[in-house]
Amino acid sequence: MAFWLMKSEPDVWSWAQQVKKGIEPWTGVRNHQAAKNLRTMAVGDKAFFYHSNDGREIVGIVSIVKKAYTDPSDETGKFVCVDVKAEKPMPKPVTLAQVKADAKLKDMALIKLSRLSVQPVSEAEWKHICKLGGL
DNA sequence: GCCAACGTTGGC
DNA sequence: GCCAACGTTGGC
Repeated sequence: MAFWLMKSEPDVWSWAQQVKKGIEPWTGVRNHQAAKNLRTMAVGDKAFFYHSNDGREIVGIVSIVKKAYTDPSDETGKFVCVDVKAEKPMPKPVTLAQVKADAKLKDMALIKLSRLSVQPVSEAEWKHICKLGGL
């Protein structure tokens, strides 16, 4: 099982909406590196749900319930989406400031590749963030 | 609101 | 195929 981090602007798609909906296609990715990560995902993989821009914190965990398929919102048919399911919220959301301040997390793509919206997370980083988040 | 980083577009 | 111009993302 692999771990990921997926960004969403809460104005567009928030954690609260994800929880209410349960399962939702993760559409709108138009970046090749992010799309490559989507294609690498397997059913059962887990991902942090991160609020970019407004919030800048990891607010919950989702799981991948359907592997990559053609994004219905993409007219060119080149990009893909996956279906994600809300698993559980972070008891204590982990902020970007916390991630930046933590020596164990300083190499995360979240910091180094700040514009990448779908990114891999190592198992060590995953466990550490879960601990910080109160899980 | 500004700006750095990065991706895309289009002229050559 | 190069690169300047421009658009977008996302932190501050």
